[in-house]
Amino acid sequence: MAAIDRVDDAPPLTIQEVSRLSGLSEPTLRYYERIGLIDAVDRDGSSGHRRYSPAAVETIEALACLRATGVSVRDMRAYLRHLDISDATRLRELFQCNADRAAEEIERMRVRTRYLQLKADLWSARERGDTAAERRAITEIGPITSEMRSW
Amino acid sequence: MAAIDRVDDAPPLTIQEVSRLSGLSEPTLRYYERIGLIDAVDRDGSSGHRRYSPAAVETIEALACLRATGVSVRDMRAYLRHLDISDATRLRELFQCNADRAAEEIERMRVRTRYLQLKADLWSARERGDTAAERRAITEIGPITSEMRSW
DNA sequence: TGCGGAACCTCAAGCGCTTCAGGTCAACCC
DNA sequence: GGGTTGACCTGAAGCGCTTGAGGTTCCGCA
Repeated sequence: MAAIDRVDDAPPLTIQEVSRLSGLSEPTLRYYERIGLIDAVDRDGSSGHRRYSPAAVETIEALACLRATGVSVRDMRAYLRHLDISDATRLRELFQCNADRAAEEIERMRVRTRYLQLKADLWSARERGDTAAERRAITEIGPITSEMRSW
Repeated sequence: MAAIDRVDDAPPLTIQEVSRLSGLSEPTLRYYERIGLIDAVDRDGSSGHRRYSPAAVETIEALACLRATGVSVRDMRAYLRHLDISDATRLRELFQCNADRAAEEIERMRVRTRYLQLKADLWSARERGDTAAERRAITEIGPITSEMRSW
């Protein structure tokens, strides 16, 4: 297949290139290698610098997507393990469970953002000496803090 | 004032009570004290256990709101400092800047959640052997991963 | 061919917590 | 009065990175 040939023929990439491609920082890439989340990366013979094979890059990009969505390192390990044995049920559960978690987090973030905006408004009102706006902000903040408290 | 009297008369609270009230874990409360974010808490004479004064609780609840919104410890320190000198401009800037950051984060979270949901759908389709649904999920994931990559 | 700057390396420490181990203290039960 | 339970204590280690120090290697250009 043409697509596979292209991957096989592609040259190995430097850590900087993989970092830009995946969105993971260079220290993070070294860290993932150190903790064994990804296999030891090939090195350039003379310099000892890392050279990432196309296959390694592919794995890293998948992990980067997971990390960006707040998946834990433990779950990333589980992902790689179940990928190997192609365990569809486990993988579905893993993604569904993380999708649900992320959805809840968005709800919480929305309330938090509203809180911060009202606090900004409050101090803006105080700055301008606008006591009416100040009072309005204060009455709106109350129910939000109690909502945040119940998490 | 009645409200102030009520606060002054209120009994000191245990670490468990403050934890439940603020949403901060007990280790976090001890940690904040250790790093000097909050002042050393009063202790019970005989047991040496922490007893939080109403004033301390009030500060902690404010910090808990900030933390829940993703404000850094550094900014929490700035908040307390500027509160002391009542620096409205600095406080407005601090909250506005964090509100903007939080709003951006929500946008990113939305894309991430979509990604995870599609991955769950993908493996669900594979589980059922539904190759049509599988292909649909794959084509939808492509643009999302490239969107995530640009962060 | 030598030079300056960018890219890379490792190792160690820091951050903001959480978790764990090992022990004290107060209150209730039989 | 001994035993259990639960809340609390301290100190140390772990997690998932980031930051920084100090040193090597690569690369384009004069």
